[in-house]
Order: sequence, then C-alpha cells, then structure tokens
Amino acid sequence: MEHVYDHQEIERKWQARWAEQHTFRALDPGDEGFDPSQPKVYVLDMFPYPSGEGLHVGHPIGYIGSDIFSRYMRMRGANVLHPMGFDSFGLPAEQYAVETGVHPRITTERNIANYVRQLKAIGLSYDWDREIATTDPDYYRWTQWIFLRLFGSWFDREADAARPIDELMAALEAGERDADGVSWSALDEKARRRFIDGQRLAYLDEVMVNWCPALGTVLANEEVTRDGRSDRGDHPVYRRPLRQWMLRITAYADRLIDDLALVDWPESVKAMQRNWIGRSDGARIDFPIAGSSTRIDVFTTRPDTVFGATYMVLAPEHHLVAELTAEQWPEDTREAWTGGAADPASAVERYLVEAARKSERERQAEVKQKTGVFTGSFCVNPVNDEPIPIFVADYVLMGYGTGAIMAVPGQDQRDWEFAEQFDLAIIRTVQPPSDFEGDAYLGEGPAINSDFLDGLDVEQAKASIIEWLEAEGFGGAIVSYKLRDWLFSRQRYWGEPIPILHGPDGEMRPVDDLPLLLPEVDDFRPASSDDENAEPVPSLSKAPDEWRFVEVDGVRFERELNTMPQWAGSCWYYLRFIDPRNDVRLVGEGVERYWMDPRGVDLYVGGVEHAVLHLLYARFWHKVLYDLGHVSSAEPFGRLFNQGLIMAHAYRDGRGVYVPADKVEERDGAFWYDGQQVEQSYGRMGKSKKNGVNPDEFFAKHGVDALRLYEMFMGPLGDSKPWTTRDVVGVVRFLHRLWRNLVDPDSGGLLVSDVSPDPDLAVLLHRTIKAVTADMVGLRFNTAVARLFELNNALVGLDAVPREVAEAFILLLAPIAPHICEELWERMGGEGGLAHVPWPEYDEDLAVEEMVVMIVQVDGKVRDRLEVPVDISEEDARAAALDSEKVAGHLEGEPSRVIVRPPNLVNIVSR
RNA sequence: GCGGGCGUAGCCGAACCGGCAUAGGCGCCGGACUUAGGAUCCGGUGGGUCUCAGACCCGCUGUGGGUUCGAAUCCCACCGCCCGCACCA
Repeated sequence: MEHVYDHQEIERKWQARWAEQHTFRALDPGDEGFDPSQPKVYVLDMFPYPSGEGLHVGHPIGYIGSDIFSRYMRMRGANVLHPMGFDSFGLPAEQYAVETGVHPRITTERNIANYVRQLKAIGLSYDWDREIATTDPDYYRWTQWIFLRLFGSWFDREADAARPIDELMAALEAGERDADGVSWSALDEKARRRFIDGQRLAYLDEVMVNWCPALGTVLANEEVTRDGRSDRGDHPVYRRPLRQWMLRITAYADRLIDDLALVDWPESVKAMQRNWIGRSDGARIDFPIAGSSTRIDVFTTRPDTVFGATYMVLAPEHHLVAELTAEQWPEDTREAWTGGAADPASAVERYLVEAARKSERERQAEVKQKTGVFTGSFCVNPVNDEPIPIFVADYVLMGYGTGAIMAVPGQDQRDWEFAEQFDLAIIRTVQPPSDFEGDAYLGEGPAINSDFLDGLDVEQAKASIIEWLEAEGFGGAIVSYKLRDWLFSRQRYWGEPIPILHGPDGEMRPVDDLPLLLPEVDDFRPASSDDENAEPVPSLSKAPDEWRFVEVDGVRFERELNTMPQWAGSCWYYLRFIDPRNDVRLVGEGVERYWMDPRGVDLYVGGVEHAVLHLLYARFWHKVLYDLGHVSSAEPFGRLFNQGLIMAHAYRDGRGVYVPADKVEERDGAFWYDGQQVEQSYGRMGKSKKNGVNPDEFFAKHGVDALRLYEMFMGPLGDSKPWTTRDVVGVVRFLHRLWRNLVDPDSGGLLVSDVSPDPDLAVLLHRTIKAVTADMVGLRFNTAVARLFELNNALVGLDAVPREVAEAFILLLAPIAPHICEELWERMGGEGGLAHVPWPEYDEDLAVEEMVVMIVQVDGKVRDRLEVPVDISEEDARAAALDSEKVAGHLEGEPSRVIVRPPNLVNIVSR
C-alpha cells in the first residue's frame, strides 16, 4: 500500500510549479502569446483588508468560487484576468501603532505577507505579478490623482455629466454662463474663486458630523452605535458642524439608479442601492408668512393633501427657526404648545439645546414619544389663506427634503400622533373606506374638504394641485433624495493625504507632484480629549513644519491635513489591476478598453456587506472617470455575485462563557463539554466564539483540495450555511476513492486503459460533462461536485478505467480540486500542466440513453414504470401504457382522457 | 412599517420549462477487513402491510385554498424564519 494519495506532497509540488512558471499570468493585447481571437473574462474578488488575525476557513469561500470560474474559463480558452491585492489603509493598523509604537507600514507589510502565504496555500489561481496594495505610494499616487480630477471638475446639469472646471470658467468668462444669476464680470477675484470652489465635485463645506473627542476624529454614521456611542471603544459621540471635504455624489443620483438596469446584479443589492439613494417624487410648496417676504418651503410627496395641513414643523436646525420665533405667545396659544416657558424664545431655546444634545440615533429611538414646541408664529396656507401655527420638532430631519414639512395629520401617522399630543386640528382630505378603523389614512380614495380637488383620486389631485402651485407661484414638482454628499475627510494618520494646498485668503491649489507621501510622525495617537467642545485636530498636524508649509510663488501655503477614508482606495482598484505598474497613467488606454469595454468586470464576487457603500462609491468614481474620458464602460462591475457566509455553532457554559466548539459532544439531544451541559447557538464563525476552524490544521489533515471541495459542496455558493466538521469526511473519501480508481496502490501504475467505455458509462460521462459545464457557468458548484461524486462512484471496481473517461473526469474536476488533478494528469502523460488544456466537450447523442423509463400515471399517481425506447411515438406510448396490467387494476371502465408526453410520461385520467 | 429573500428527510442540500419528490453528502443500520477500530471498503436507509432475496399499499415539499390531466414549482391568503432600510414627510 505504498502508493496512496499524499495530498501534502502533491500540493507543495504544484503550488511551487505554478509560482515558478507564472502559470496564471494574464496576457494583455500585444504580449507574446496573446490570442486576440479569444474572449476576455475579468474575474475579480473583493480584495481584503489584511487583518492581523489572518484567514479562517470561512473567509475564502468566495475566492474559491471565483477561482473555479477563472480556471474553468482558462480551460475554455478565454483570456482571463484574475488578480488579487490588498485594501491596506485602515484603522486597525493605526490602532495597533498607537498601542505598540510599531509603524502601520510595518504591520501592514507583515499582514500582507501572511495573507499572500495563506491565499497561495489555497491554490488560488491569481496572477500574482499584478498584486497591489492601496498603501503603496505607487498606488495611492493615482488615488490622489483621481481626487484632483474630482477637485478639477464640476457637474454640468444640462449635459448630465462631469466636465473639467476649466470649461466652466471659460464659459463664465465668455459670458455664456453666469454665476447663479450674477454676471461673472460683476464678481471680484475672491467671489469668483468662492463660486468656482463651490461648483467642484470635491468641495469644502460645513456639515454636521459625528465627532468623537475621545478618539479624536469624526466618524462615519456606520461607525456610530444606535445609542450614540463609538462602535470602537464605546465613547460618546457628538453632533457638531465642521468644515470638511465633501464629494458631490448626489449629482449622480439619477444615473446611479438608472444604470442599475445595465448590470447583472442580485435584485436585493439593486434594491438596497435604490433604497439608499431614496429618490422620491413630490412637490415643493411655499407657505408665505403674513406681513413678511419670508416663505417656508416644504417638500411633500402628498401635495394633494395640502388642504389638510393644520400645522407646520421646522427641523431644529432649520435656518428660519430664529427668525420665526415670536416675541410673545399669541392669545390662543394652548398650554401643550409652549413647553411651559414664559415666551417663545425661551421655549424654543430650551428645546434646541435638548435636541442638539441628542444623537441622531437617540432621536430615532424616541419614535413613540413626539416632542416639539410652538414658535408663536403662523404662516398662511396658500390654497385657502388659513393661518397655520409653526412648530419646531425633531421628528423632522434637516437632512431630508427642505427640513420643513406641512403636517397633515389626516394622512400621515406621525403627524396624527403629534397632533393628538399637542391638541391640533385634524382634517381628512381623502375619504377612507367605510370600514376604515385606523388613525391617519394613507390609501386611495376621493379627495374631500379640498375645494377644487374634491372628488379627484390621489393621482389626479396631485397633478391638479401641482399645476395650480406652478401657475400661482407657490412651488411645483420636485424630486428629493435620501442620498447625501459623501463626507470625505478623516482626521486619521493611516490614509491617503489629500493633495491640496491652502493659501491665504482661502485660495486652494492642487498638488500636482504626486504621490504626496505620508509624512513621518512620532506619534500616531489622534488628538484625544474628553471635552466635547474640543476642536478636532488631524493627526497630520503632528507632521514636521517642513512638510506642513510650502512656499509657492513667494506665498506660504499650508497643506491639507485631513486624509481620505478607507473607501477611497477600493473605489478604483479594479482599474489598476489592468495595468498595475504604469507610472504615467492610472491605466493604459488600450488595455483598459480591452478588459473593461463594454461591461466592465465580468464577474465580481464578494460579501453582501458591501451592497451599498463600497459599490455605490466605486460606481460614482467610475462614472466621473467615464465622463472625463478615462474609462470606457458606463459601469465598473457588469455581473455581481454575493457569496454566503459560512456559519458555525458556538457553545456557552452555565456562566455564559464560550467553550471550544470542537470539544463539545452531543448526547441525548443535549450538548456537553467537559462533563457539563452547554448551550448551543448559531452565527458567524469567529475567534471570540471559539468556533473558528484553523485552515492550517485543516490543510495538514485533509489537504486544500478537500477544503475547496467541501466548501463548494456545502450548498449553493450564495447561501449562508453551517460548517459541519463531521461532513468533511465525505469529500476526503471522494478524493481517496478517485486516487484508488486511477492508481494501483501496489505498483503506483495507472489503472487506465485505452478501451472504450461501455454504453452506460459513456452515457453517464457525457451527461456529467454536460451538467458540470452548465453548473460552471451558473456558479452552481454544489451540484457540479455531486455529479462528479456519481461519476467517481461508477468507476469503483473497474479493472481499468477507459482513458477517455479518466481524462474527462480529471479535466472536469480540475477547477475545483486542481492539485490532485494536476498530479493525475501528469501521471497520465499530460505535459505542461492542465491550466490551459481544453475543457471536455460532450456529445449530445451520447448523453442520451437508448432506453428510458416511462412512468404511467392514473389520475396523477404513478402506477407503473415501463422501459421504452427514447424515440417512442406517441401512439406506441399510449398503447404501452393502456396495456399495463398495473394500470388496469386502477381503472374502472374507459378512461376519459389520456395525456401522452413521450418518452417520459403517460397520464390516464379515469374520471 | 417599507424593501429583498427563504421554508423539501434526523442534518446539509438536489429537482432550469409544471411531469418518477428527496440526486449527492453526512448521520444511522447491516456486512467485509481486522487483535481492535471512532480508520478503510461494500450494501441498505420515507412509512406501513404481507405469503419479507420479493410484492403490494399509503403518505409526503410550513398551513389553507385556487388554477391544471398533473403543482415543491404558477396564483391567492395565512404562519414562521433570515437580511437590509426605517420619524425619509
């Protein structure tokens, strides 16, 4: 028994050979050996952040799936680009640096080396010559370059596209455009600059941010917990305005929605993106203030209900709050409206202080209990001149619509609740059905109490009132979005420096000499404080003065000290893989067109957690680059696939402490660890739950091919499913069985001969080729593996496997379990490895049996099975079925009908 | 509340178009090999009945309806679960 399957030696041998021979190098047009007649396929994984913990077996499932597809497409002859790199800027390395003083660059390099080792151990067929890291200056040089394109562009609404800002300036100077209604020639230099800077796709603006003094940085909304504390470290987070870099993603809102029609993505991801962008069509209505030129502009999706507007609400941050706060309470002010204050100013003041103290999360947690206060002022309903009291309440958000609403309690549940609480009038303007029992009525119905709208249905009433508003100058149809511009600056060290110089007078200049390297600092600690009023201080303010200050034309400029968020590098990395060493361009034009035109990346595999942010940001950048002529496809990722998570059971003892999952035993329907009963739970695999499976141990025991097979065989690639160590033995047996079927254990010689397969085996082989081929394209690797199991089982006990069968089998399995297949292929005389050996073809005639089983049903129940020729005629099938004795026993009298579907089925209807 | 998706055996799952429900794997049962085996190999595995190497019958895809000769598949209602968003006017 010398010649058994030794996975370790085989893996070492073939992984070394792939590396040596650059087996998976992707050839570009013009490269030696490049075949322009073949189609191109760009297969991309979402590149990882190289964390210090390395990979566990749950991580690579998507990589294995995309690798199988890549290997399959190579065998199909396609030119395959399948690269890997690292999204290596980010907080953990910086945090680690704060704790240990080790420079993030060192940590990052170390972690990347470990990741590369682990990924290579899985046998993934990346073109490692194209490896990139977002922290590499040769890479982030181009991230900075793209930022400068954003800075140097504006969004032309008429063209619905970004254009270089020089073209805007030329048009202004030529008098073809004006600056928001003001003639260009009427503006001084500073005003002109302010206007231009306000038009850029990358611009500075004062916005509300999540400020965490303890961490010394602003945080993205996703980094703040529901109770208004920092996700990392659980520190308090405050809302405050701050001047920050913003990217004008909102200009692309409609294109980001519309172009989802161009891509083959999961419907759920498209839905999430649409939802995030949150387009809603409605109207703006301006409510005049009596005796003033001021108007309150509101956004509503239900302009048809305007006759039912019984009060107004401004968000606490609304710019008109101060102006509309009256000196004294009007006579008919109710007690519930005042908050118990002596005058409107103090009531509003007190309310604003409270509202500001609350985080957005806290605000949302108070959905049940509405709060608010009367300003003492009224506006006028333009449709009927009724006075309407104006309130300030934080259930209206400044960030959506206009930050002010007309409240229509009759048709809005939130307004209803507020109205009940504050004793405000409720007027229904849509007639609910007679059996309606709820509060606010949101459904269809004829308009009532609405003057000239009465009797119209909702859609007609909307159209009618919008026409009226436009005619009378009180507003009109508008569109509102939930999407906001992208807050792009961070006060962190470990990110791309923003390449801008600030001069006196607010002048900004781009840094053209890229890359702008991160300066060295002694201390990576962010400026931390427990004072909520502390000013945010970027880490780069600790850079030496030589870096911070630059003299340009005799004037002292200061460098921008904020860095970019982690999303920046991942917004365009798929482009750099195409041309990773180009030092004159982001990506060469010819190769970019070859790999990206017309649908972009052909298969993009990654986790659904990136459904919105990464994928939306990347699409935005891509569209800007497209508008400016740097890329040739409208969308970056033509086909997206989300792999499912590998889940695992975890176990906790009586104290709630996790115990090692691999040491837990099941007995009598309960789970036991070390003599005591433990409780089972289910969730993501992870170190803290002690339910992770170490890949190194797995490889040592069963091998990489077993891991790849197992993870693909568990179930559909897109589903989340539980890791069950017990089940692994199935694929291990499969591999040993395969080896035994082809290799003589005594001599090590091949059990393969040049005989033809018998007809049954030939049919099975060709059916398997057909099925596996279809599964490869559809990424249904679980069923592909099942088919290969069947074929393998059919070879058991043969004295010799027909060569034709053995070769095809190895080729079919090769993308999934490449190591054992390379070894067997070589032993069978194949030369040069099998990465580019043509995929087996099936013969449709051979995939069909001559005789098949036809089922005979009586009233839909199977009563007999008959062996019939595949090409049986309808008449013969009917006759054979009616001839069946078993059928006769279930028939009384003449059948009323006979359905014949040769050669599969005959259904006899007795009734 | 809104949006997306799912429910098949003891477990993971298969079944592109409506046509033999449960392929493949695990587990379990039996056998072989063996000093032994939780290793490996071979066979069986929805339930029931009988005259038990076989035959016959029945049931079955979360629940209840509908369409159809025929439904896991299509339609309606309900129940349960997962994911995302959520005071978005």
